[in-house]
Amino acid sequence: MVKDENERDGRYNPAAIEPKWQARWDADPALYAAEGHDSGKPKYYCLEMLPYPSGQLHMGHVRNYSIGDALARHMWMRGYNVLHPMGWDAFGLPAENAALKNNTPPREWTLKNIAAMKTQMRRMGLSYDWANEVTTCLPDYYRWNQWFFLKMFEKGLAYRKKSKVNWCPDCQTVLANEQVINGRCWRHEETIVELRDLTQWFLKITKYADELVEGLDKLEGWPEKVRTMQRNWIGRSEGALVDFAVDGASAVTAGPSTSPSTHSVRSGSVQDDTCKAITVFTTRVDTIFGATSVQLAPEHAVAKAFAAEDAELAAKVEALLEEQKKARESDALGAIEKHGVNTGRFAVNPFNGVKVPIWVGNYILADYGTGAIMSVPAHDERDFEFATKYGLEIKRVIAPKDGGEPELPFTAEEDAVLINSGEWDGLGCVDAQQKLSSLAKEQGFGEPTVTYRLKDWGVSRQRYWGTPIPMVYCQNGHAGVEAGGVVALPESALPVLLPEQIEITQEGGSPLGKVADFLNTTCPVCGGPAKRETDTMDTFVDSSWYFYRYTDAKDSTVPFASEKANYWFPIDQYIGGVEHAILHLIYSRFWTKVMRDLGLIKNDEPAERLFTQGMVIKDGAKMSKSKGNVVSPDLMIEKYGADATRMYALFAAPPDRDLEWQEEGVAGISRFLGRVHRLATKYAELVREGQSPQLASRTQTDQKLLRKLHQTIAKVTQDFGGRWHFNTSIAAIMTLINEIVATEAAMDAGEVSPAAVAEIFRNLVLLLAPFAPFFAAEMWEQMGGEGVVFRAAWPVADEDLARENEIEIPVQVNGKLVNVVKVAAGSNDDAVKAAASSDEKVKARIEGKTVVKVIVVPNKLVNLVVK
RNA sequence: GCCCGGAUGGUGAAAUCGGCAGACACAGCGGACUUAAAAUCCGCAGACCUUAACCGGUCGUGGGGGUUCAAGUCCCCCUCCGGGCACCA
Repeated sequence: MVKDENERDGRYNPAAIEPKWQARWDADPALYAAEGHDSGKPKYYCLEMLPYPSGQLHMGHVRNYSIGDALARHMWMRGYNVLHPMGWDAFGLPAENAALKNNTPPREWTLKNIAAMKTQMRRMGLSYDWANEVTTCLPDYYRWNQWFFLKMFEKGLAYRKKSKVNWCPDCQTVLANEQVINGRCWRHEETIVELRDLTQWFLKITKYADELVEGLDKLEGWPEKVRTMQRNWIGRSEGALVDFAVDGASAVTAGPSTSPSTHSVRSGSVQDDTCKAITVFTTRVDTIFGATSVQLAPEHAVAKAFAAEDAELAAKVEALLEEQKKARESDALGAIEKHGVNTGRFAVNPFNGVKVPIWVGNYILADYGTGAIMSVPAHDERDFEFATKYGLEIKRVIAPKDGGEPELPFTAEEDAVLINSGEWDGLGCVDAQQKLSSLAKEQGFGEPTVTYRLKDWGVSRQRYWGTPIPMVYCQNGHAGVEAGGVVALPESALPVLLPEQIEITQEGGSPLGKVADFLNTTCPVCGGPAKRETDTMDTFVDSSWYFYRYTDAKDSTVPFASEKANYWFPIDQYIGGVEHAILHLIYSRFWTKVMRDLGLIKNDEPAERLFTQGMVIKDGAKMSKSKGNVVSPDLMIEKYGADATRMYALFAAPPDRDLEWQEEGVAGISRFLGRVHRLATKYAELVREGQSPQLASRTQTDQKLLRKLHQTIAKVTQDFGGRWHFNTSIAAIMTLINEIVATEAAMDAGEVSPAAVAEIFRNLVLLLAPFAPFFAAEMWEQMGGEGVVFRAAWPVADEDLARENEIEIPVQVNGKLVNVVKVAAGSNDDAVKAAASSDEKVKARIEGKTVVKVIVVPNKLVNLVVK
């Protein structure tokens, strides 16, 4: 066998080391296998977000997995029973696009990509427990999506309704609100999302809106940023509903209503007759005496009813609606020029009986609150602007507690009181909000309420490559189900398999509708002809609960055994990109609560701690094909090895910050590993020798090196425990190596005992193990370490050995550094003071001046204040 | 407009609790080794002033103010960059 040049001269050669260990690890599936709940060890669930199998890992993945892998390995070494799984978020549109392009079936394309990426992950040396691998596009997984769907349908959490939905013309499918970013598709930055009226399946995430908001306060292990984003997204606002009676209501006949949200959401109220009253939602009911108009959304049922009787008004309302629609589609809703039209009708303020005009405004949204507001120009900026434009009355009803007439609009509610509000004058605004809404409830014309920005999750997708929705439409109907009505399949009919032979097209409508064998079925209740639902589920359904499946991935009788999930959950540490702050991370919290209420699990939240890593950028921009700044992980690994690539990803920046990829930096890490390799190899024999009984006495050099070692252990251990600033951990290890290099001559001269050499190198390798696993395994073996390095106990810093016996104290005069003096560690203040003031440089500096004060910060600094 | 981050040498960054600003690297420069180069090893390295050189000095963490014996760090105001939300009643 011909050895390559590097190997021959004993140099660090990752190309030889890494495949050797990879082969050994691949042959030993037990190496990273999670143990059972009876392991006797504390559990630790370490999870990285599962990738979409595009076929190629990118640097973002490398960074994500390097962080997670270091943590998992560290926790193993700390004696935990670690679950560290991986899987594939394998449904989704790219597979269909690839099918169109290359004429490859989506399943084949996806599985091929998974195989390729798995190879890359193994090449990286990632410590995954492949026995629990999850692939979401396979029936043994997606059947449980269907199972959950049926459970939710049973509980009324899955329902069908016609509504305005987001439609991406490029994807040819509906999108959830969360998948629309700045009015554009999350997959197509250039594509403006259209609004369409479609009947779709929804999951009732709004039922958990309150709990989803409240839970955020308890998620202390989550980044504040993510919590804030979710809070904003859910958009909880407390306020009141108030009914304004429509003046002369009997004259108007109610028109057909199309949008359920324009009804009053209160029970026992006005649903019976649309046009008797208008229910407004307000967060400032305290200002209601200042209401000078009621404003309706163009789609509001009352607006429609008025329009039905008045062709001129109808045209104007239609124009307003058009403007709103346009603005919404071009994402200019926030900048829409406010227009309104007076309907000529009046509504009665129930608090004071005052009649106010009813307007229709293009800025009023039908799908927020009740689609109707009371306009209080004096105390709301938007209302003020509108009233000024159209010459509506402006009535001041709030004033500062301390008096005065501030410029309008005056919107404060703290330290402000009611005026011109009848018997309520003088009451604080915040109190008034409570009292007025309670009164409204007593009197039956309103109530306190809470409104959310969050909408139910639309999960229907008109695409092929996703989980079939397990519903059929009974063609003839039967008792309780009209012809064409929805019938849920029984559990025994699961899984509803995706047909394999299929022609994928981009022409609207689900491709499944064209597969007769799939489409035509029988009704599970009456046995008559039935058509299957041809939409598939949003892929975010798949990722909402995949991490539970990891605890019991092979079970074919349940989604997972509760006992197993209850042992492993909550996830101790979840690691991924911040781009999922709203989408995946809110859906999976919702799913967890549903599963809890189904009695499957006990935890309220999926993950105890969440870490969002920064992006990997190159030349100042996010890596992307179009910018041509993509760095291939494969190429880096080929050139420098997996260890150096991974270590660089951790060294170049703290993990939560963006990381600028510089190849020279990877080369630097490689050089560093080369130095360690040279030393460890050189002293391997001494290490093996030194592992026998320790010498009683230590040389001075021993002490110096051991001090540095234990300081390093303390530093690295601390970083794992708290901040995860692995860049500083690795820097500390480099400093230790520099110290060893500087002591090399002394070591060669026999001034360092074998016991000390053994302790230093043994621990050095342990410290490197989470960051450079191939390298650590190789060195461990070379030095005669026992067993697997990743199961060796994590080193413990010895405080006594780490302590300095002499420390350098900077001496300042009036806060300016003058010199540094050496004192024995633990010297008392007086001794330090004496040392400082007897220093020549310090003396020169204070010559002829009076020392007013001496500040001694123990072990830190001395500052002489002079005049 | 509102809410989160962030700004430190040529570059990535460090300074974790108010106590030596720039650890550790990258790039650069000088040297050793070499016929030469690569690799490796040793050394220099914030800016400016002063000096033949040493020595010495001043300034310096986006800008301005403040608190303090002492501020990258705390407080107030402002600028710029990144992200999120946005007529949400």
